Amino acid sequence: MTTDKPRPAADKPAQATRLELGIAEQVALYQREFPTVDPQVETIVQTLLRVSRRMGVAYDRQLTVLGITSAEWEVLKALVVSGSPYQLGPGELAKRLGLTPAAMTHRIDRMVADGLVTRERDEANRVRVIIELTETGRDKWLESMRMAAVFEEEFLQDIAGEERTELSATLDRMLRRIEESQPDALGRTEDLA
Amino acid sequence: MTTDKPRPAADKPAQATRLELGIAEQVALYQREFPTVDPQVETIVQTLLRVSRRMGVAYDRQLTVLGITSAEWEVLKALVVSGSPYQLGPGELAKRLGLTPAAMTHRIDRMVADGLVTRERDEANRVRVIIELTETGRDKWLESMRMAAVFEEEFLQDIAGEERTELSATLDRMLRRIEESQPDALGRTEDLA
DNA sequence: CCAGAAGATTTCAGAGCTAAAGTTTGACGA
DNA sequence: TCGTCAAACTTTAGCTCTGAAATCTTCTGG
Repeated sequence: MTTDKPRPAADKPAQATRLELGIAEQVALYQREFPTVDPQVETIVQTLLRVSRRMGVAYDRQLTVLGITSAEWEVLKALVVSGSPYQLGPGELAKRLGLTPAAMTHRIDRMVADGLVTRERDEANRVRVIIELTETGRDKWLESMRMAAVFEEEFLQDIAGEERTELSATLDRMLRRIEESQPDALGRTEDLA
Repeated sequence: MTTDKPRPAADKPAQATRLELGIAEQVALYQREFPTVDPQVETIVQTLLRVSRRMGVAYDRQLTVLGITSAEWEVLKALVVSGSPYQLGPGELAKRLGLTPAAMTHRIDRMVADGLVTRERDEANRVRVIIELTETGRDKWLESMRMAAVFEEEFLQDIAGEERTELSATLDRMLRRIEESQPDALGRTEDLA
């Protein structure tokens, strides 16, 4: 059901691990070189960024286990979220993921080769193409969610019930403010979840 | 003091803006397709990830204004943080940024061309090379910090004094937990701050 | 029936990166 | 004084991912 040539799917390029300081040290260095910085703000921002980076790394690992890349996962997610019958056209997918149609075509090529989706002409309107999730593709997405649920809970294990509500509310307020000040800033880093 | 050929520094490839749902809708769709998901956890994670993505986009914009890329910014930061006299070797830089030496060489090539750093042989030990921050490079980093301070404060404007302390503490606890469960996961997304 | 629009793909080029080979320089023992 | 080896950086080759623009196919409306 998968590929003939087992394209190495998602093997990481074995790169050097980055040297990383603790948040406090980092902020202290910033203060030394840029004295007017607000240490508290800087600490919050740094911590938040670092948490999200670590989560990203964790997701990537899980995906590596599943043998897909985060680019492929994004497509699976878009199809699943579109709901049954899990079909979308390349153009629509490109729009949702923020890619050009050309990039989408290539991504789909790979995914078809991996058996994650199928590509067919729409017989009703032969200009259109239908990308449909395969059983394999859907299973991989579901499995990725199961794995994610496990470590997301793990990450939050020190944050108690009440505190979770507060954290959620605070982050939400922050996001609203950001969206307000940067209206069109819909970046395209892989959001991975 | 800058480049001869004004290499377009950091011009964005004008790509389609990604379609994005609100957090609540997103989580609702996840629940529909994966009923065992914990909505609160998912909401927290999604929000946090989205906040960090938007911040990344905001940083990138600032850098575009300054005419540098985030890759170049990372190098500037490493040099500034290393302290006066703002010198490091390519190998050391590569280690700190988590790149291979080859990638570092190329990055430095670009930055020398842009007048952000200088590259010289170490006359004391001619095997070594010294990368040194220029005035321009240091100024760009300082300016980026000034701009960042402005919008970081803006993002946090709805979070009051007391709440900031709590947020900081909560995030810190979360980060510690993550670092504990993923000891070696020092990913290398641009951390940008 | 033809012109033009819409949708997808192909072609071409560019940015970054890695791995591996190559170059220069310094260190050290015979 | 060599000769060899190691260290540090650079060069080369190749890969993946992407965007822009050209191309191809098919539908639609006059």
